Amino acid sequence: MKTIEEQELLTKDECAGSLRNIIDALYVLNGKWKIALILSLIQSPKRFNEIKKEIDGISPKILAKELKDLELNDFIKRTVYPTTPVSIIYHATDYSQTLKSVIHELSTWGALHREKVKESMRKK
Amino acid sequence: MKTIEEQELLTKDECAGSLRNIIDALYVLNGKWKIALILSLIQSPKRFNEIKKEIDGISPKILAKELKDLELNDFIKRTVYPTTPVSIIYHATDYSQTLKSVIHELSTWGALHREKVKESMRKK
DNA sequence: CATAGCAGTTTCCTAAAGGAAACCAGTTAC
DNA sequence: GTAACTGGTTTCCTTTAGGAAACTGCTATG
Repeated sequence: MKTIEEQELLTKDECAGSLRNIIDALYVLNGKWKIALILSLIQSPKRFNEIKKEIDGISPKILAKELKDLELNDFIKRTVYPTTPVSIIYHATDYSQTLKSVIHELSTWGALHREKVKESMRKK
Repeated sequence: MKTIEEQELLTKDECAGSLRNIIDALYVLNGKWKIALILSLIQSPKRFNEIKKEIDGISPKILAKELKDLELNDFIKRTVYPTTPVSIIYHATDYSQTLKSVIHELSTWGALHREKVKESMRKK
């Protein structure tokens, strides 16, 4: 590595690094439902059918798959409470909390973008 | 009982708003290459084959498709300069710049996440 | 004239994402 | 007994994403 004048070389290296980071980030956050599910469970822990009701349009198959995936990646935890009958509660882990600023920026930008799309539709 | 359902629906405005925003944002940023391409063109304007060389592994078909898509959504501009032979330069628009904080947060989180994955692999 | 580069397009293909509907075992309320 | 709820699974299907390889028309260079 050439680390002689790193302050001046920021853009190029930063860019390559950012690119890797972003690809890695999107790899675990991809798909239509992941961020929505994390957001929902950050808001409050829920059971399977509660999530299904809240996240409009998700099928049980997809929900089960996504929950497994999120649990594998340590974003959520599935806990079985030995009530009769058992209650199964999904909740966001601390690690999910590290996504808050990403979610916030994405949400802010999403709002901006929607406004822009509306605007450009008005013009046409 | 089915009468409880209706009360539930009203209490989650914040979440629903964020959710919509995020879905809208991801709708235009989805796929394996979009953010990488925007980042590359924010760094500097480039021609087709320059991008192809920089973004490792992208095929010309996909690159052409993604560039069209990004242009439609006003993230980049395709300009033809009447040199001989013509030069075709793609560059990021001002609108791409509005994505900077999203890209920054995503990149920061991606780096954190990679560290975490390494960490958990060491433990196993 | 042959070769190489530019900016893609075309064809063919696989894999993954996502959805609809039915089904299941266990429990509980009527 | 039967209907409903819980937390899913299974099957079948369509759509989309993405990739490999070949090809195109054009121009410039040796």
